[in-house]
Amino acid sequence: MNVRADLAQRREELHAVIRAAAIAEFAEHGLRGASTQGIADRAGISKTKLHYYITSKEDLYQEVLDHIIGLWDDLFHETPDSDDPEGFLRDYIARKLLFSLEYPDVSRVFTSEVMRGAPMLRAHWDASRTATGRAADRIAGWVAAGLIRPVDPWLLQFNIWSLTQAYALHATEVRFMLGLDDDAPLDLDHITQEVTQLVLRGLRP
Amino acid sequence: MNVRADLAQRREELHAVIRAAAIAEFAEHGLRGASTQGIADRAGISKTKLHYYITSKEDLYQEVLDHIIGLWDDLFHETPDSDDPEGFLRDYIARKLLFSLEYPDVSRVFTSEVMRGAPMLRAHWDASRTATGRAADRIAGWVAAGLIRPVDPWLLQFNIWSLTQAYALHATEVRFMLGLDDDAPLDLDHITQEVTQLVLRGLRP
Amino acid sequence: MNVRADLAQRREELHAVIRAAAIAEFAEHGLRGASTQGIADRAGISKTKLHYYITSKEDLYQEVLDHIIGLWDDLFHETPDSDDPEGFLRDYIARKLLFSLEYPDVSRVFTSEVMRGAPMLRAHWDASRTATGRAADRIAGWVAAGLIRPVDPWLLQFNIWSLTQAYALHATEVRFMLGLDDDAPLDLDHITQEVTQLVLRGLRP
Amino acid sequence: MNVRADLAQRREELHAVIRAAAIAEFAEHGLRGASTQGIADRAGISKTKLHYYITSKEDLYQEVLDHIIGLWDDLFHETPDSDDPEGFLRDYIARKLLFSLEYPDVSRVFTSEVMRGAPMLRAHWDASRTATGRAADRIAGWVAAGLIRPVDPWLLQFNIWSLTQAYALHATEVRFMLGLDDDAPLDLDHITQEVTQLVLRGLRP
DNA sequence: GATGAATGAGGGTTCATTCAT
DNA sequence: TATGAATGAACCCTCATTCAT
Repeated sequence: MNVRADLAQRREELHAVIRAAAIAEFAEHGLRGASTQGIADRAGISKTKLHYYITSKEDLYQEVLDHIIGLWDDLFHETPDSDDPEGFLRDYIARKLLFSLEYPDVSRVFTSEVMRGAPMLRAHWDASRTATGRAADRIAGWVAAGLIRPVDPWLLQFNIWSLTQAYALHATEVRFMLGLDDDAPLDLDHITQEVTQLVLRGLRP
Repeated sequence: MNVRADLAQRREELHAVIRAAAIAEFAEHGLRGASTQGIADRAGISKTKLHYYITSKEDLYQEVLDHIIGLWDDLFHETPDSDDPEGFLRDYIARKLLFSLEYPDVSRVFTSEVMRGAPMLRAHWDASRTATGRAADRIAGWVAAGLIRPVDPWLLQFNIWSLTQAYALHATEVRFMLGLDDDAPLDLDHITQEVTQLVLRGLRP
Repeated sequence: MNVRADLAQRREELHAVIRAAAIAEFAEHGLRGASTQGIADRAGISKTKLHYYITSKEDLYQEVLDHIIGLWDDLFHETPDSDDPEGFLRDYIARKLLFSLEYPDVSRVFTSEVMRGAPMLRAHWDASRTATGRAADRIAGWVAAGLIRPVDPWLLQFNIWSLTQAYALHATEVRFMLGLDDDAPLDLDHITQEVTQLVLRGLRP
Repeated sequence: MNVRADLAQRREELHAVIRAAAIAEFAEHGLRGASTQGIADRAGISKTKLHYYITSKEDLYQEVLDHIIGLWDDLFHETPDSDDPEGFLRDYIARKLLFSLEYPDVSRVFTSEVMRGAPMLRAHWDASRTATGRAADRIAGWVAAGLIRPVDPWLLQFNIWSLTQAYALHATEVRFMLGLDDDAPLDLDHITQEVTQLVLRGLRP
């Protein structure tokens, strides 16, 4: 009875493994530099088997991109509309950093795509712009209410993105500078504290 | 007499053209994704001719990396030792942003290399760490002198790097969100103002 | 009791479907260009299922070839020995053309095999040559009896074959030249009339 | 001075060799069944070298098709407008057969393309139809003048095409039936004689 | 009997690089 | 110095076929 279910689940699991492998490979080498052999190796399967489960490298890449967008949407869809900037920003920054340090390759794939002009991201960006616009309105509301000093609501968001993603993109550099091993974990709490303080104090009226 | 000089100069010029082409190609596709054909096309020469002037793709990439490090060294080597945090930071941020918006591909190549684990950057990083450590000491001095609030001097530097480079890495995204054309210039002064304010106010004692 | 019979019949039916699909695929692309996926699609079954019923692509091809030979044998085995050239030829040409227009793919597969040197047809050709020789004798008899003008009995047969099969092989071209749709039927009667006249008059003593 | 000319000539020669190899391979296996390895082998060069000279297998195929059309155009462009059916047809049939026996693979490639629906021939066929229409008019003129018996001018042309090309398409079969070796030459004069007689007598008023 | 999964060989093509002139 | 020709390795992907259930 659940033979079918088992099969479906297995397929799903393998697909997840492949996706993870693809994210790692794309994060390191970008779309063009990534090889299906490399993805297969990371997934622990043969190249032929990989191609049995995917349509093409580009399709897999697009799927990864969609998956990333989905992850980020999930992560911030439930954000409560708040008139408490401090609480909201603390939460937002903490989440972003947590995710960045947990899944740095996700940010890397995204940035890699943006750096080449984001040809496969445009479809998603219309929705992103709308969401970012709504957030900008909220920030403008805070400014109007005197809760934070006057800032450009769009640039503030870009700045927070950059502060939180940088520890994913440049993790290797950060580790090196701090004298850590290449696989040592970064101190999430400390980073969160420092970034949060910079932003919150930087916005004081 | 100056035939030799002319030749040398011409060679130098072509080399600069090739380097610029390489930076653009590497910025878009990374080391592995970049093609010598793509570099040749951007340089306006044949692939054969390109290979006459370079040793290999990897060598050219290493040279580009060295060049980038040199550029950044030049940019900040003359920074005066200062006990005026605000003045220093204003200048530092402005320079970083100016360079980022002027030569975004440089930051992209650098980040791309870091994202793949920076295997060809380690040689330079010992010196970078030393310089960053000296800067950290200066920042610590500011803290000790009560000129700025207590911060982690290393993370502060990472944060400033991220804020200033983000507009290079994610220029495409920023333009899209702001409704600008893909080749429209970003508003350097406005960005500088916003980033500077965030940092300076964020550091107030 | 007739469960077995049903199964056998079902198997036979499916086999006929597969054969028809194979003929269509081989007619379009030849042995090497044909894909088992294409055959499976035409048969409306999965590739795996197809391979469950056949031994290999080559074997299926050989079987198709045997089937074709069998069809033609059936078609002309009962031809009565006749001393009436006109009657005989009218009947022969009409049958050939009828079959060609009805099952053009059969002629195409055959010609395709001949064009590649007929490696899998040689086994049959000994018998064919014998039959063709007997027919040549009959034709020679007509010549000797003054019923038709002197002709090479072998070439006459080749010529008739070519005239009748051409409307199968080149149906697409004929349709295009006549301004017909790609799937419009050709005018069998008219073609039969024209070909028959050309041959009969061409043989008048 | 003629270094360039030599290079160009060499290139031209190699291209001719490649085209001949391609015609042979396509004649035997069709577009889909042909392999670039097979073409390279026939041309006596490596597969890599082949791909240095061609754009793609499909492009090479299209070029071969264009070449074939060009050959046939050349062959019959200078045909004089004549009110002497016999002279004209003798010449036409003789030329067609000469070409067919000399370059049978050309006819095979053409027929192979037609058999798969002629997707890459349609562009040429508009011109072909026009030419065939003009020839049909001429034939109709002969009929009107009482020089030949009433026939369908289009079908007459198809029939002549089939009679002349058949010895190219089915050369293997013909040789086998006649007891000739696979590489023995066919008796051009005899075939020409037989075909010509069949047609001329078949058209007598 | 039937089906999804798997695979080794080979498909066409591109690549960075070297050769030859 | 400069260029067309050449090449071996690698690329992404498809193929006919077999396995496992």
